[in-house]
Amino acid sequence: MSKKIAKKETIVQAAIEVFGKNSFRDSNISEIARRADVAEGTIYQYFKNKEDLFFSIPIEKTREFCGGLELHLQGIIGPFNKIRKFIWYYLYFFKTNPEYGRILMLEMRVSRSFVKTKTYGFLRKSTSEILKIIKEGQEEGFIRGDANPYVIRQLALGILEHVVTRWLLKGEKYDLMDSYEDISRLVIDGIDASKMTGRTSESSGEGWR
Amino acid sequence: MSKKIAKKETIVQAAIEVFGKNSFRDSNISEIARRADVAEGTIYQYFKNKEDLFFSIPIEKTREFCGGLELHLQGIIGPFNKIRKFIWYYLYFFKTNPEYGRILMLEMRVSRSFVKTKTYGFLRKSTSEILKIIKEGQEEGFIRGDANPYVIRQLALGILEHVVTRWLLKGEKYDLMDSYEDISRLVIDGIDASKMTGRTSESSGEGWR
Amino acid sequence: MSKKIAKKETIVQAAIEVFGKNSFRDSNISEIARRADVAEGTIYQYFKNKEDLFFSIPIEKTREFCGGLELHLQGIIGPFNKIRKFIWYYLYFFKTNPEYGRILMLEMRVSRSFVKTKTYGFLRKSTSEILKIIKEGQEEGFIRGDANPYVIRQLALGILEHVVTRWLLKGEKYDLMDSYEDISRLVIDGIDASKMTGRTSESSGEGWR
Amino acid sequence: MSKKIAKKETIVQAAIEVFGKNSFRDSNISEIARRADVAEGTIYQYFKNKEDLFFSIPIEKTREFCGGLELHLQGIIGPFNKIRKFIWYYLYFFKTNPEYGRILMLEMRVSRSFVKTKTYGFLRKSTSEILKIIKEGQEEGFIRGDANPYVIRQLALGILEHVVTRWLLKGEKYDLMDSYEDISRLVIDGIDASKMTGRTSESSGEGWR
DNA sequence: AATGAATGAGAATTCATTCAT
DNA sequence: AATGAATGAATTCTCATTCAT
Repeated sequence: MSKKIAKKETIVQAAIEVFGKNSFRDSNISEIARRADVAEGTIYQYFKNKEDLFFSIPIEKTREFCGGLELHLQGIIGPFNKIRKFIWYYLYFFKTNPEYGRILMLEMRVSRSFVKTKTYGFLRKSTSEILKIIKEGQEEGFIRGDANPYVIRQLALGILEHVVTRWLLKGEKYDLMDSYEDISRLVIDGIDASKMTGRTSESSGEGWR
Repeated sequence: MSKKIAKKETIVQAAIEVFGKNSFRDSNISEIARRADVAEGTIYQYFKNKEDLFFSIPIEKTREFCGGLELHLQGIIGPFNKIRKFIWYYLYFFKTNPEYGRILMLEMRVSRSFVKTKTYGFLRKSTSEILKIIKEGQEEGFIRGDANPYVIRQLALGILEHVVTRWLLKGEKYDLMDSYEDISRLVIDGIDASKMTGRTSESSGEGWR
Repeated sequence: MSKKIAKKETIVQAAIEVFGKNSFRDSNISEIARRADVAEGTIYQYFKNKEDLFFSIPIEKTREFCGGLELHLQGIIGPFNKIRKFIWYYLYFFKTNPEYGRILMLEMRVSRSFVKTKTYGFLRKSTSEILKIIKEGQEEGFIRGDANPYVIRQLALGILEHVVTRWLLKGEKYDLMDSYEDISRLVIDGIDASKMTGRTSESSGEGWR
Repeated sequence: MSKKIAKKETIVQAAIEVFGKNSFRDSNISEIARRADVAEGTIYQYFKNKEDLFFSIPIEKTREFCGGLELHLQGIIGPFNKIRKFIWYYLYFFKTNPEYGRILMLEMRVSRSFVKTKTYGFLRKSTSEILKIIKEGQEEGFIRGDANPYVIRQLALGILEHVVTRWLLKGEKYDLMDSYEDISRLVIDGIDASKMTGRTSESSGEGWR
């Protein structure tokens, strides 16, 4: 039973490597099979077709992401520290999984068919952790309560997606972690209840839209 | 003669529509031919192959871009006004040419083979107008003279590419022109000779690049 | 009128160059048109189609061959000298027209459709000169009268075709004229009435078959 | 396993039939597939492309040739008998494989690209049997030792290629085996140690080579 | 469950030939 | 008579998917 799951994971891992290197169309099942060290037909035992395999990648990886995040958040106290950790972990995850980054950011998010899949909804839900942190922060009075927590999440994730996408488009030539400090400051400045006065739209990073 | 040029443009226009909708590989010559209302073979009278047609899109569109820009800059006095106009026109151009935007920003800029083509060099040269404006501004003392004009151009174009790419990735759901004011302020604040004191690299958002 | 003939000849000349370089299928009308400095459509004013142009090459060249041969035979007395001259001229003609050689020997003679054309018959008739020489020689008693003059012609032409074909297949790396002496001796020994006694099949060149 | 080999052979056999009828360019994969009773795609499971299939014909056939030769040479004693048998078998092989003859003699030997292939080298090596016979004959004193065995092989094979090519160009209208006696005599006379005196290069037909 | 041989639809490209100018 | 743009049939090759073993 666990053997079956292991084989499925092997195939997905091979798929990540191959789809991360080329576009969906330029990737082929035969190479994935070769890398996974299974026969081509075997892939069709586990996945309905090429697209099914492709869209199952985020499901596997999101599981991995959530698992790692939980571990990294353990023992951390205070919403700002948690948010910093979240940002750090997000960047770290894509730094160490650039193929998946390319698949998710450059392929799926542009593809029209992706938005229609269940995977898309699943992905949204997977970021509930940060929502929980924000809500707690608001309850404890650290995070400004006049902002919709969903909008805050969107802001934070928007910036992160942005930075990762840019890094990938630029060929991963610089260190993705370099952005960590700037993003953290930007996000926390934007939600810190104690800094609520005197802010103008100018410094809010709107230009980055 | 002009008929031939007209037909070539028809084909390129059809190619923009098709390549803008799908990726290079997913687009097919037969659909381009159908849209251009010519036989498949006709395309090969004007273009060496599929890639040649693909890479000739920026050449045609850049010509269009430069022509329009020239018209829009006429009668405008002062480097800052000119730069504002340039930014406005850049956004306007991609707002009205989103398919081309997708081709240029999401396909070509990611493709390794594109960097090797002549088209890539041609594209770089096409932005000489803004360079001229910057140099004039520096000579007249409006733009800070301690900065390399090429770096300034790169900064401005970097932000613009950024914003357009983001807009496209987000599915063109908001108005691209909304960013106009923010970008203009950001760019002009960064190069205004009269604001030279007190700025630090931290607040200039360099961390994003 | 003569202008029209001149243009037709120009096209045929270009066709020889092109068909001589590549096979029938690998040669294309557009290159022939380019070489002849006419439009592609023009070729179809003079020839029904590609095959028609191809098969008209021997007609033109045979005319040239016959004209040259006549000139070279003038003033020569005696059947052996005439035959020697014929052999010399045959070799000389293909040495100076290797593209045509390739067309005739390596393309047409192998093609099944060629045998059915009128050109094939025309070619056979074009060698009537040598037949005339043989018959005269027999009447004058120089050439052995017990042999069928048609067979003699076939023998001589067979050897010549053979030698030229071999030379072409070997890439024209040696001088075709080197064979002249050997062929002449072989042919004339074979038909000389004064050498009729003591011949055996062994020395008659059967081995060359 | 043996099934796979069988199918490959079926395809090669179909390829021989088709390539033997038309030139490389005029032959098409679809006809080969039809004759082999497989789908077009299947051919590409066994061969990289059309050219690969084409050039693999001599490899298969040479194997067949060598196998048959070995069988026919068994039990024969003395170099002259062996050489006679080799000549007989060579003619017999092409008599019974005229399509292959046309492919090898009329297509490949003329093609420049063929000389560069590995197949060409393989073909050369496949005639090592006759070389062995010659060397043995020289050691035993039957074959004149003053001649380079490689040159002797080249002479023999040159004549054989010659005769087969001629037969094919003439449309296989006579029996190829008719040449057997003449060639045997010619070759053996040329290398017989006991006939070493009195021979001149003139009578050896060297002029033809 | 696993295999991998077989399939065949699909796509790019070439080029002889036509025909309106 | 000459042109050359337009055509579209034909051909090679790829690869996701199936299915008998």
